[in-house]
Amino acid sequence: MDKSPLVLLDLVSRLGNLMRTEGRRVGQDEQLQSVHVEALVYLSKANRYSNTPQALAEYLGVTKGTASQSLLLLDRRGLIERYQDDLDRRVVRLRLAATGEQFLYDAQPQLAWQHATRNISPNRIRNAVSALRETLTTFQLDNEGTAFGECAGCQHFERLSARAYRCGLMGDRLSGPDTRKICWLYEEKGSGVGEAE
Amino acid sequence: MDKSPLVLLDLVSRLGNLMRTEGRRVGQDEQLQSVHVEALVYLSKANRYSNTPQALAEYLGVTKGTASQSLLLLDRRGLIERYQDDLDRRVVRLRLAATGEQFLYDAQPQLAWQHATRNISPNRIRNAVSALRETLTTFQLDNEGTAFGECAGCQHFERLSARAYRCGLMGDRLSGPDTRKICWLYEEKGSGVGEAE
DNA sequence: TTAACGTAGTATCGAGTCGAAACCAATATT
DNA sequence: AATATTGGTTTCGACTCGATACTACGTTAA
Repeated sequence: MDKSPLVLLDLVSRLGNLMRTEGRRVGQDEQLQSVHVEALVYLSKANRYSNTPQALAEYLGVTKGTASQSLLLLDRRGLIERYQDDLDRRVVRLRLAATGEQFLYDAQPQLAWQHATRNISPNRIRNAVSALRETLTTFQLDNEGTAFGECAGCQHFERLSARAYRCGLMGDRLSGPDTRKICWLYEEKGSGVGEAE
Repeated sequence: MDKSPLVLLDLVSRLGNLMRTEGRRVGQDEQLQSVHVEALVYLSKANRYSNTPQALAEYLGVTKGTASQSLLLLDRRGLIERYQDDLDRRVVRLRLAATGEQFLYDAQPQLAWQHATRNISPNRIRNAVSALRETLTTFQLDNEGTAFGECAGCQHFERLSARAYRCGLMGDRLSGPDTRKICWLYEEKGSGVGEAE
């Protein structure tokens, strides 16, 4: 029996823990915990469908109650803004406040990681990314989790012309930068989920 | 600029979070949090030099105070045993109690991960392991962290004969199984740290 | 058009994490 | 013998986190 999957698990867990510690470290000037930093990073990358408490909770793997708590704190600290969606007034939309943008710019939460990977060739990194991505997708499928991903690779993505795109699920036009943010409605092309015939 | 390192970071963080959630899930019958499960898994793998609160704290990336708290709880629940080292009476040694062994056996904390990686070829896994291991080592060097590792690959490891081994740092004889547990005194062969001449 | 149900988010509670700092006891250093 | 240093514990306060209950808005079906 090959036990290298378990070794991989160990590495992922340890690196995950270290990154959590690192998150705490970079946030300590602003009195933030790592989960707050992760939330800010998420909001800086989330597309227009995914900037809600719900999506954030899914992403972080916590309950909506917990996410609500963290958002409350980030709001108190002035790092994010919350506003109501005008189509569905139950929905709360989130956005980084200027202070939040500034914080991410100053604190550079990913710097330590970039340092730590500096000697690894792009090729090896891409291989690792591909293996971990597949692990993540499989895990999500096993557990009814939400996948998150960018438009490229999503089965709802439609290219209208050279520079015009569209989300087939929501029916909206998308700009180029839009398509490179992450989305919680993402569904892997050819994964079979939700495909009618 | 290549941003795949950041994608890798994202994957590691998300998988780390998911594994934390998974840890909470498998522990809920016994009222354990994920960090407790991680501690038990660690103790099941730690060698004779590494079964102390200190080493555990290093491994989990928390302060010794925090680790002490978690160990108190595990002790109350009867999952571990604590006893004094008779050479240095400040040192507390830890060991899984029978209940703890049984818990790991029943709960199978790694099962979900093994499932999630089932379709990934051993070769791709080994590649990912190597990339992440290097990341971890580099990160540790950057931050004066402790590396942890098995005898094979450690610069203190000495092979006396076909089946007899020895740790050059501690001066002890080691059995075969001993050499396959993880050790916080581990130092990468040829990393240069601590080599006098 | 209501009534029943579902969904997005908030509030509250209790157990536990977590870092910081103070503390204690045993060992090292001088 | 006096003084550090080290391994662990204790205490404190802010926060996480799941569970549960709750509010408000939307959707569905009678």
